[in-house]
Amino acid sequence: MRRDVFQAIADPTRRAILVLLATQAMTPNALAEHFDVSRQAISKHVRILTECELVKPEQTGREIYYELDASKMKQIDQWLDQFRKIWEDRFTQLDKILTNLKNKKS
Amino acid sequence: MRRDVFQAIADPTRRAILVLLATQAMTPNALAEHFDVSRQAISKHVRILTECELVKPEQTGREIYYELDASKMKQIDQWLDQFRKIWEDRFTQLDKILTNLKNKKS
DNA sequence: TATAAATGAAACCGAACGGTTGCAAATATA
DNA sequence: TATATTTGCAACCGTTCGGTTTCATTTATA
Repeated sequence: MRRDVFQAIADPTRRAILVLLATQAMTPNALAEHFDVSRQAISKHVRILTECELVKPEQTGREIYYELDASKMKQIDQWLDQFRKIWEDRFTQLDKILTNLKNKKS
Repeated sequence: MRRDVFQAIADPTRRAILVLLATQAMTPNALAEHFDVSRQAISKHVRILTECELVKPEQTGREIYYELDASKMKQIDQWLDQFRKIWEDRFTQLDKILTNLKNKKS
């Protein structure tokens, strides 16, 4: 167990599932049609996504529609925050170089 | 092999390494002091981070300083983009509910 | 009510993961 | 030059991962 969001999005199939669910809620069966692995394999992925609350089940009769809970993905966004400053600095650094180059030219 | 950024940040130790390198470049030895696993284990993590270009080696003598290449982390940020709209919509949706509630009250 | 459909859970399997220990290579230092 | 330091690599090991197949359960339908 011990599932977290970072581990959840590590798998490409799970990332694809999340993208699919971004447009509309879907049942495991409907999801499985988009992949060439078994329905049960998809079910296991969905289970992992549910465990870390990236996805929420909505039962209607015998069907279960899974819908995205994008808010949990903010956790990743927050983690990225501490690096965002750095890669923005890279831009300003590049900007500086370009400015220098320009000054040299003129 | 087949290493990508998402898999790289899935491991908590590797995420911690990235955070450490965000402040300053470090050697594997220096990095290892911050964890209670062997130097070789850290070396393996650093290798993975290097493979997907999240980190860049800078050799000086027999020491190798690894420095963060935060720009590669933009890849994660870009992937998050497609969900950012959704979790922002959640906010406006909540806003709508609150407005309705307010209107009912008055 | 008998049958079909949708789903989850369990058992199993090979591959990958994260860790260890041991060793070799390169560089600094006595 | 002999020795110590820094590092990476290889072999090995137990666990986890992603997949499969099989089966049980619940709900809809003929």
